[in-house]
Amino acid sequence: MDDRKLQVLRAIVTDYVSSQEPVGSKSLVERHDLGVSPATVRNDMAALEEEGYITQPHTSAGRIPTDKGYRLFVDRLGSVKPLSPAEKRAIQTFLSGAMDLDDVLHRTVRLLAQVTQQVAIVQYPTLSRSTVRHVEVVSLGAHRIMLILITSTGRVEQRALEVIEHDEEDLADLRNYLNAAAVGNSTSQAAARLHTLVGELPERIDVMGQGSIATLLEMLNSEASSRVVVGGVPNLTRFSDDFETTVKPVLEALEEQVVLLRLLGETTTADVVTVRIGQENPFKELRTTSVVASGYGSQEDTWATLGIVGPTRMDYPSTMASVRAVARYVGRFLSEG
Amino acid sequence: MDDRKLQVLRAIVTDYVSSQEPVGSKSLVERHDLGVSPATVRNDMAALEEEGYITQPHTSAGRIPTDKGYRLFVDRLGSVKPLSPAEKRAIQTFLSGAMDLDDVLHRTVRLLAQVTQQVAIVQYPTLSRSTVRHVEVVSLGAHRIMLILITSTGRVEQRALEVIEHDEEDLADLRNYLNAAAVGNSTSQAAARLHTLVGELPERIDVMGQGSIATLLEMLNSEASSRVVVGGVPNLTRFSDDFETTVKPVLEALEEQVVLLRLLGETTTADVVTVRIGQENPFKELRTTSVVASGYGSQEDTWATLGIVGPTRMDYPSTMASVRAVARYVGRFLSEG
DNA sequence: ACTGGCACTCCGGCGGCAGGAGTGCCAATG
DNA sequence: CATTGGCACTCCTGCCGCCGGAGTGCCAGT
Repeated sequence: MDDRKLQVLRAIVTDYVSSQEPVGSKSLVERHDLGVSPATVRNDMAALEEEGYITQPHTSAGRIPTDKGYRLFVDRLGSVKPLSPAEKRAIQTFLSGAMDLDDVLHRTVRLLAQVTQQVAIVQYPTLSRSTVRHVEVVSLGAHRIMLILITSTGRVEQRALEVIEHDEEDLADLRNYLNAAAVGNSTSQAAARLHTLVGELPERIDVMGQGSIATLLEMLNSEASSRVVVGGVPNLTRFSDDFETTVKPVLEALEEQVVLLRLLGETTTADVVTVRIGQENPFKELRTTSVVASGYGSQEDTWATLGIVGPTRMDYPSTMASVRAVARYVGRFLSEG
Repeated sequence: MDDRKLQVLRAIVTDYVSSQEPVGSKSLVERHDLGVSPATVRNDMAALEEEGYITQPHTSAGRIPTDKGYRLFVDRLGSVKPLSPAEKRAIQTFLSGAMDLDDVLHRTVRLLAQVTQQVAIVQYPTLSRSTVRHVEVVSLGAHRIMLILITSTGRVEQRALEVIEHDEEDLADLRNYLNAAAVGNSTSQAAARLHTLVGELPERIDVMGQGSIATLLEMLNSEASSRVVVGGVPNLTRFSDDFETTVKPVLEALEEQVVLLRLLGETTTADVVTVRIGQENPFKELRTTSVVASGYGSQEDTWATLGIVGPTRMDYPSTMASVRAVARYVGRFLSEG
C-alpha cells in the first residue's frame, strides 16, 4: 500500500474523530502538511474508497472512515499516544485508600470512565485463576447455613442453603474438613479435592456435608456468572446526535450482564489491548460502537477483563493507552494488596 | 374548589400523560363526557391556569399540567388503579428462586423497572433495623484478617484489616468474644456491647481485638454509605425528545450513590408511597423528573426504600400502585426467607 | 505523477406560505 | 349567572423553493 495513501487515511481518521464531520480534501491539506495539492489527495481518497477504507455519506460530501479504515488505523497507524502527566497522576492516586475489592473495582471504573470519557466496564476477577483462602460455615438458624468462600483476590462469595438439624460442633467439623481440602489450592484443584471428600465425611455430618460441597462446587464454577461494574454512563450523552443508533443499544447492553461479558470478550492476556470495531463485535445492535478492552492481573495470571465501549469514531490511540495503563495499575495494585 | 374544575384537571393530566402533547378544550370534551361544551371548559381552564395548576407552552396552544397540578392530582384525584392480573402474576413469581440478598434485590429492581417502564432504584436494607446474626473472623495471612458481619436481613459486610501476628487459636477466641457480645442484638445494641467489650479482652488478643472492634463499629454504623441497585436505565430512551433536560441529568444522578440516596429520601414507613414531583425533589437538575418511592420491610420495621424516577409526566396512579405492590412483596419475601 | 481549473452535485439553512389547532372574548340564551 | 355558539386572532408546524458552500470527479496541462 502506497505510503502517502496511508498518511491520508491517518489524517482522515484523526480529523474525523476530532471534528465529527466528514473531512474533505481541501481542509485536509490545510491541517496536515502532506506536501501535495488537494487534487492529488482526491485521487488517493478515491483509491481508498475503492478499497473500502473510507466512504462518503452522500455524493459530493467529505469522507468518513469505514470500520475497515479504523481497523487499518489501529493496526498499522496508531502511534501510541503517551498519557498526559495529569492522567498519570490520576491513575497513580485513584486507588490509594481503597478499602476492599468492591471499592477497588468501583474506583477503577470511575477512573477509566473519567480518563477515556467513555462508558467503562470492569469485570470482577474470576475465581478460576485464584486460590481459595478460606471457607466459612455459619449457622443462620435451625435449618439454614451460609457458606462463605474467600479467594486470594479478595473476592467473597456467599450462598445460603437448607440443611437438616445441626449444632455448632457439626459446623466446626464441617468447616475443618472443607478448609483442609480447599485452602491454598487453585479453584479447580479445590473443586477436585472437594469432590473426593464427599465419601469421606463422618456419618454425623454426611448429609449436610454433601449439600455444602455441592453448593461450594457451584460457587467455584460460577465463573460464567461473574459480575461486572459499569460507570461513566453519562458520557453517552455526548453523542446526542445518533440517539437511536448509539445511546439506546449501549444502554440496553449495559443492562444485561451476559451481553456485557460477551462484549468484553474472552479474557485475553494481561497487557494486550484488544480493539473490536463496529460490526466486529458480537451484537448487531452495537455495530456503531467499538470496544477497547484489556486483561488485568498479576504477572503470572490474568484474572479478568476491563475496558470501555464507545462510538466507532473515538480517539483510539489515547483510549488504548488509557485502558492499558489502568489495567496495568489495577493488576499491580491487586497483586500487592 | 369547583368540582367540575377538578374533573377538568384530572382529564388534562390523564390525557397529557398518555399523549405527551398539550391538550385543548375540544379534544378534551371529545374524550371525556363532561356534559358541557368546549367553551365552558375553556373558562375552567383559564381559571385553573390563573391558579397555577396548568400552563400553556405558548399562546394559543393547549394546556399542560404544572408541578402544582400534578401534586393536586396525586393528592386528591388519583384513583388507585388496580394492577392487571399479568402484573400481579409477574410480581408473585419474580422472586421465586432467588438465591441470596444480592439476587433478591437485582430481581426486584428489574421487576420494578419492567412493570413501571421507568428507571428503578432499590436500596440495600439498612443495618440499623436488623439484628446481628453472626460475626466471622478469618485469617488472610500473617498480618491481615477479615471481619465478616452477617445480619438478619441476609446482608453480608466484609472488611479487611492489618493486625499483629496471630494464630488460629487467637482468632477462635476473638470470634467467640465478638459473637457472644453481638449476636442476637440489634445493631445499635451490638455496637454498645462491643464498646464495653474493649477493656475485657484477655491480654493476648487485646491489641487485635481493639482493632477488630473499631472496624466492626464502623461497619455497624455504615448505614449512611448503604448501597443501591439500579435498573431499567434503557427506559430513559423513551423520552428521546428532551434529551438534555431529562435523560442526561438522570444518568448523572444514577452515577452518584449519594445523590441517589438523597433522591429516594428519608426512609419512610413501609406501605406509604411518597411522590416527589419536579422541583419538589432536592436537585435542581432533576426539576423535570419525579420520584415515586416507598419503604419496605417487615411488619415491625422498615429497612430501606425503593422506587422509580421518571419524567413528571408519568402515569402516577399505575406507578404508585406498582411501587407499593413491589415494596410489599419484597418486604414480605425478605421477612420470611 | 502531480496539479489547476471547471462543471456538477448535494446538503443545510432560510424565508415565505398555508393549514390547523387552540385560545379569548362577546353577545345570546335558559 | 352559568353556559354556549360564534368569531377573530395567534402561534406552531410542515412544506416548498431558493441559494450558498463545500466537496467531488474529471480533464487537460506541465
